[in-house]
Order: sequence, then C-alpha cells, then structure tokens
Amino acid sequence: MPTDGGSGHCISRGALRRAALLLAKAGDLLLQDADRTLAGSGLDARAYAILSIIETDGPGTQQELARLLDKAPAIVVAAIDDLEARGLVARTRDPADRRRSRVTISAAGTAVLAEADRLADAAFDALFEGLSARELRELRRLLARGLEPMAAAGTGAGAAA
Amino acid sequence: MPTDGGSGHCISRGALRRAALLLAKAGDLLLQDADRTLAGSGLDARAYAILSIIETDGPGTQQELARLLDKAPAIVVAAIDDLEARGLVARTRDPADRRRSRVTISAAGTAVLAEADRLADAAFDALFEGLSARELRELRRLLARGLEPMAAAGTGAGAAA
DNA sequence: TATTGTTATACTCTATAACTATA
DNA sequence: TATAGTTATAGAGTATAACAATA
Repeated sequence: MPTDGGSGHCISRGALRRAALLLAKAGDLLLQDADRTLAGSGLDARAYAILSIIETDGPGTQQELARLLDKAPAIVVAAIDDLEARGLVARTRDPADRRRSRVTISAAGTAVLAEADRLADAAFDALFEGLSARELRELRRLLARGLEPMAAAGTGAGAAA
Repeated sequence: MPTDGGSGHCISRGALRRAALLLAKAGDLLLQDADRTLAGSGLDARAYAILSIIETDGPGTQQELARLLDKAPAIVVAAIDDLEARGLVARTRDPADRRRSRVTISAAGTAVLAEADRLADAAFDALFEGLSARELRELRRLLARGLEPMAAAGTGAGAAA
C-alpha cells in the first residue's frame, strides 16, 4: 500500500464515466476499508466471507468453500486453521465419508459475524456518501437481484460441477 | 486461478444477503472477466484504467496516475513502458519542470480505448444478468452518483495532498 | 535539500505439485 | 484408481529501498 494511511479516497473522472471501472474501484476501496473496518471484530475480508457462507449456506466441505471463494483449497485450509484456533468454527469429520470435513460455525463465531455485519454495512453506506438512505437501499437491491441468478447453480444440494 | 476456465460464476447465499460482500464479489468477477473480455482490445484491466484516466482527466504526471490507481510509482512506470512501446501513449517532458513527464494518449490509444469501453460495458451488463435494461441504467447511475464526491478532491487542478 | 521518474531488491500472496487418508 | 484434505514449493505481483536527474 502506497503509504496512505487515512481513508482519503479519490477517484478519477475517467472511472466515474465507466461503469465497469466504477464497480471494480468500489470493490477495491471497500476491501481496503475492510482491513480497517473489520479490525474491530478481529476478522479480515476473507474470514468474513467464510463465516457468512458457513452461517447462511449451512455447514459445507472445505472444497465447497474453495469453490465459492474461487480460491485454491490450500488457501481455505489456512483460513480455517486460523478460525478454528480462535474457536470461531469447528471441523467435524463426515461419518458418511471420513475424507470430508464439515465446517460449522460456533456460538462465538456467530457473535463475531454479527458484529462484522454491522461494521461492513456501515462501511458500505459510508463508501457511497453521495447517496440518500433510499438510494442506498435501491443500490443494495439491484446488486442482489442482479447477481441472484448466479446463486441458483452451485450452492444448493446437488448441483453439477 | 483454480483451473476453472469457463465463466460459470457462482455465488454463495451468504454473500447475496450482504451488500459489502456482494460488491466485493461483483468487482472480483468483473476483473476476472476483464482478462478474457478485454483481450480482444489487447488491454488488461490496469491498462484500461490508465487509458481512461489519461483520456478523460487530461494528460497527467505519472505520480498523479499512481495516486489515482492507488499503486506504487514503480507499477505505473512498468505499465506506461508497455503502453508506450505499443504506441498507445507518449511521454513528453514538461518544459516547466523537466522532472515531470506528461503522459498523453495517441490516436491509436483512443481507438483501442473506445473498443475496450464497448467490451467493458457489455461485460458489466452481462454480469448482472438478473436486471432489466432499465435497472442496469439505474445501477450505473447510483454507482456514479454515490462515488462522485470522491472525484471532487484530488482530480482537479490544485487539490491538497 | 526535496522531488520525479527509474531501477533493483525483498516480501506477500497464491497456485501448483507432492503426500496422506479414506473411499 | 480416484477424491478430500494437508503440506511444501515455486511463481506472480507488489511495495520498499536505493539511484539519477532536476528543481
């Protein structure tokens, strides 16, 4: 990071005029903030994503996590190692297939996730400082509805590879 | 990249319910696509961002580019080297201060940028497959309006550090 | 002495490739 | 033989630190 420190974000007019660049930039800025914002909950952006998946989508295998995060299995192993050491998740071998390990969220993990949700929501709203509360709701709705079709395949019980 | 290849994106329900994760994920997916999408124009996401800044914001110094991209100066040097070798931009020493080098876009660069704009726009629309044309326009508008305040400081003539 | 651009080096992160155990 | 998880290695990308030219 080029020695900025503060959150004095700035954006080019070129990016402002191009939706694709805008979206990429917004994601970048949000992740930058996440390091600061989520620090209060002891999580980084990846741990936040993992906890959210386990809580909402149900206990999954580590390979399922790797697929949803679009990261190599080795990355997930390290992340789960850390979360488990802190008592936020637990690994339990699947009796039906003892190669698999189901990852479940603990009570402490649920609490930390709730706090992280609060911080992340606030960071999202703060990023789009130019919008009213009503426009922020509309933005959230459009993002969710637009990407919803991608959740159809892949998350449920037995979707194909 | 975990050996996916195709663009069979998927997203977790956990992320769908959390605006911050949604935004970060959308940005990620778009950048992934960019490698494929922009390939037709010979640019990657960074080169696209740089050309857009130079064209819309006017000829700037490399340090200004580094600040807007939020990357180290060394990164910009390498990127401009590449763009210059391909004849898309040109460096001209600032007569007023010969340390500075103003980077300008060439005619060829403008043409390539126009093509990249076309591809990037299409990729943006394709990403949010769940939205109608009207909703896509609204999404673009909200993104631009929300981030607009960040363009006020930093891009113009003499903003403070 | 401070700053722009440049080059060279070190570090971080990630994917890839073995390895173990279960099937 | 194939797959889930794990560990170890190698490569890509980046920031940091030195350097040269100009102010």
